[in-house]
Amino acid sequence: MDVTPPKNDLPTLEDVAKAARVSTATVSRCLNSPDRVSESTKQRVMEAVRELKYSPNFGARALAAKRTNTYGAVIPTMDNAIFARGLQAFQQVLVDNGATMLVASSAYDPEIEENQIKTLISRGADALLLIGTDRDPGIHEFLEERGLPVVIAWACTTEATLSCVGFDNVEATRQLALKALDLGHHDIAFLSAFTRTNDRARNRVIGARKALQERGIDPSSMPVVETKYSIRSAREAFGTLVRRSPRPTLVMCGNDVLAAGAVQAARDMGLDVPGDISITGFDDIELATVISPALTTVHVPHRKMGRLAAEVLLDQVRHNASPRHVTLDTHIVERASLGPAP
Amino acid sequence: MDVTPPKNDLPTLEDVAKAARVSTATVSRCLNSPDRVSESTKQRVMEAVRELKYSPNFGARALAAKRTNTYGAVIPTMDNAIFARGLQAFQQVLVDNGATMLVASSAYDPEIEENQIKTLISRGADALLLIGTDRDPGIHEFLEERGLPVVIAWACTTEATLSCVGFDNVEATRQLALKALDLGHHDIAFLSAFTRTNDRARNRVIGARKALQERGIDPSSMPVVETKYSIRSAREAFGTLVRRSPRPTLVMCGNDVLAAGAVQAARDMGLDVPGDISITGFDDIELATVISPALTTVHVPHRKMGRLAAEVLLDQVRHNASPRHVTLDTHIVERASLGPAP
DNA sequence: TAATTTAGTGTAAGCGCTTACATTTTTTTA
DNA sequence: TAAAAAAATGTAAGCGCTTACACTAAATTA
Repeated sequence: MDVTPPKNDLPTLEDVAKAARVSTATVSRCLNSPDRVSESTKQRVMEAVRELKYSPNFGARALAAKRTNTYGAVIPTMDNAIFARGLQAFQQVLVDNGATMLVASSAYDPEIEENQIKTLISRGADALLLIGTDRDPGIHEFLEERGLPVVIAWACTTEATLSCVGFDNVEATRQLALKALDLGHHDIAFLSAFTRTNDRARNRVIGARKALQERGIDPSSMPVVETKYSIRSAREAFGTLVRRSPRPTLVMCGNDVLAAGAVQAARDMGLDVPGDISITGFDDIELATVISPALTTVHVPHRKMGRLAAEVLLDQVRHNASPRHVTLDTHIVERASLGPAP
Repeated sequence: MDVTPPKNDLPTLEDVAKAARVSTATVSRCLNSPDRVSESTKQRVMEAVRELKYSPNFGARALAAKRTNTYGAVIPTMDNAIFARGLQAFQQVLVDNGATMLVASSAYDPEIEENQIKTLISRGADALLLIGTDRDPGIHEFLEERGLPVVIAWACTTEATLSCVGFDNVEATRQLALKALDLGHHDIAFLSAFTRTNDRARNRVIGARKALQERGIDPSSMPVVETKYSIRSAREAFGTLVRRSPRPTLVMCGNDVLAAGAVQAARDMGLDVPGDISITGFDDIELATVISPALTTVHVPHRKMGRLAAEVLLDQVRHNASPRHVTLDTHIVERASLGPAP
């Protein structure tokens, strides 16, 4: 086993140099700073490059030049519309600027995340995109020591050495809860994603509690159920929440996928949404408009976040800019799933 | 501009060697074939590795060892649940086998795709995952010359030098159309993704035409509208399709996202689905179950495809296995959006 | 005990590129 | 036309790693 594949050797800089009858330095210059080479030799070299289908060896280049033009991103999973969407935008900006993106996913596991971060670094990433703030502080120190620009996305941080492009998860949920309280909901339950290693999820629960507190309701009285990121799991979890007494008049969900599951479960139980029970989401992904009733949710500018994250990083790497802390606005999108308390 | 960031130098193999008072070769062996080193030195070395937070330089390693344990994937876009899902599975298998995935997206543009392929190769990808068969044949030749294992996913190919893990887009759509014809639909319209550089989309239209032909209907009479992959665009496109006379009794959609847009548009126009008009999808993503009426669609095992693609590639790289052609089964999922013709 | 193996390490030659510096050629200026 | 400046090119020293080969020390065998 572990037989090396019969990979033909790729042509090297030297091959091109020979073919074009110049030195390797000249070929290298043709590729990296074409304006420092005369028009005639440039043509000859480019011809040879085409002829041989030459493509520079990345490892060698990185080794010699000590920069890679590569930006790493470690996300929990691609199988989640919000990250997929954000990353696509992130990559777009990078490609437009002649850079390359490297992605790795951590499956929400801090240990895997740490490994992936190291992998990306050893691959020469010039900068890193990380999701949220929940990780061993040692990692941030480590990254700072290395002088590696890092942007935290989907959350905000006050750490001065880190950039962030995010939004206030606590505040956004608080506002939504406040709106619900104004509609007369007192028995609110929360259907959350797992919070243990997920600051976004945790902060959303906190935001809801905060709103309750402000209105004189004991925040610890709010039932919270945590479940997996899937419609199916949300359906089950919704059941346990609804069976409580008094039955909640509103189930706030940590994201739209959970909310979609909740809506389906409610329908299956013969409950009218929002007549009998209200449901809210978070994120405003496509799902939110497709399900009926359409979800009242918090709109998060995922694409914009990805785009900005790339720009911030490019700025730090290319222009030595300082870390930036960008807090994007979110807003409540009122659709049909939140109504007055029955 | 273009100032180099103040990146501190990472520790090198040599630093570790010095700290552990051994040669660089020994350190290298500790990392790559630990059983060839005595227990005591191994401990000393590992201690030094930890101490210095050493992580090997990937470029240098690739350069010296001529393999990277890296698998590249070029997909149209991550912002499409089917690819996101498949890729996540693909990566999972790779990580479980100690390999790394590199992703790049092409935005459905053949030229960008070609560039991305080259980028991945120059980064030392040991193998490549590509979507579909639509590309300059020269690229396949080029990859073959290099002896680079390649797997085509989401479609099948008969090219002997390429592996594929896909399904029969023509046949799947044909079956679905046949079922609709049996339900009495004669005026069928097709809402498709852009077909110009997308064999999957094209083959789905072909499958529908084939079914019509078999039942004695002129396949060229079927109206086809192509549109962007988004609910919004599908809504508009649906309008132009429905305004035709005779009004189609069924609009087959090239994928579930388009179908979701179609269903919404129909509802907005006061048309009952499937009472007044039937709609079908393709892919069976979550959306299909969430929208009402739930979509009758073709189930495609996206995750399984990603998983298998990784396994096929690993086999070729690690065990020198021959290319494999895997055709996965799809099946029609009957839900509510397809009914008898009115 | 001497002669072989075997296990554990070290030495040093690249891998394919970039780039500081040296050299040659061309252009400009006096 | 000669000298100086500018432009184009070449030379060669690494970048951080792996690995063939050489070597030493310990374990085995006769």
